Amino acid sequence: MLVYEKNCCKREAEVFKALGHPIRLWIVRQLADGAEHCVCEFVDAVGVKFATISQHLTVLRNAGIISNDKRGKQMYYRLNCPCILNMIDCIAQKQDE
Amino acid sequence: MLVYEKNCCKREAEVFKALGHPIRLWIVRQLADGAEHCVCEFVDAVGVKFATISQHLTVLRNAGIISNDKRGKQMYYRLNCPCILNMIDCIAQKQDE
DNA sequence: TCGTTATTTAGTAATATAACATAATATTGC
DNA sequence: GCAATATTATGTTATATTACTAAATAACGA
Repeated sequence: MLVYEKNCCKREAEVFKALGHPIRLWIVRQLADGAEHCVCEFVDAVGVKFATISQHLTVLRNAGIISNDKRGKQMYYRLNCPCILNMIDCIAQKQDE
Repeated sequence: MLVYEKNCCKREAEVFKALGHPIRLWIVRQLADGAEHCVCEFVDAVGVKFATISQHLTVLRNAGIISNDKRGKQMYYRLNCPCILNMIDCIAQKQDE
């Protein structure tokens, strides 16, 4: 018999939700293998407003997926745990089938 | 230099998005190891309306995560690829740290 | 066939998200 | 300190999501 506990998967769902947007998923991929990138690089590549990218980065940060680090005038972002890329690749592989 | 291709991560993001809701994530977990469950079991456990669960199941089905199979009056659901559970466990583990 | 049970579909209202413009903040170089 | 640059915060509007009610469909048993 199945039992659903209130708030049972809330925090985990938050992580998946954060990855559930094309731009955010792409950003995470760019941070593969410990690569760091600043906000302006994402803005240039994606072609949306600065504020929009910043908003997406905040979602990823709140979900605990990325961290940031200010150096000079620029804010650099990096993946917290590169293992998340295995997961994304696993999904991507299934899509190609 | 980063390059964002239009529609690049759209389909994959759809999968993450589908997992990005506590009830849906819980449902997927109940289907671990090839277990099958019918809609009414989910309804009883979660305590929301039938239509709401049905709607969530449709989201998971559209994302390609689960499949269904009608036997008698009941509709049974199962995981398409149990590998998705490794992924969920990976995220869950990080949350516990 | 008729009613009952299991489920999906359609329509609706409240809430959340996405993308934007603009204002505010922080760091650097002058 | 002041201007320029990089970024975040705030407020707004359009769109999407969630959970609901009620109606429709499908399978079964009397």
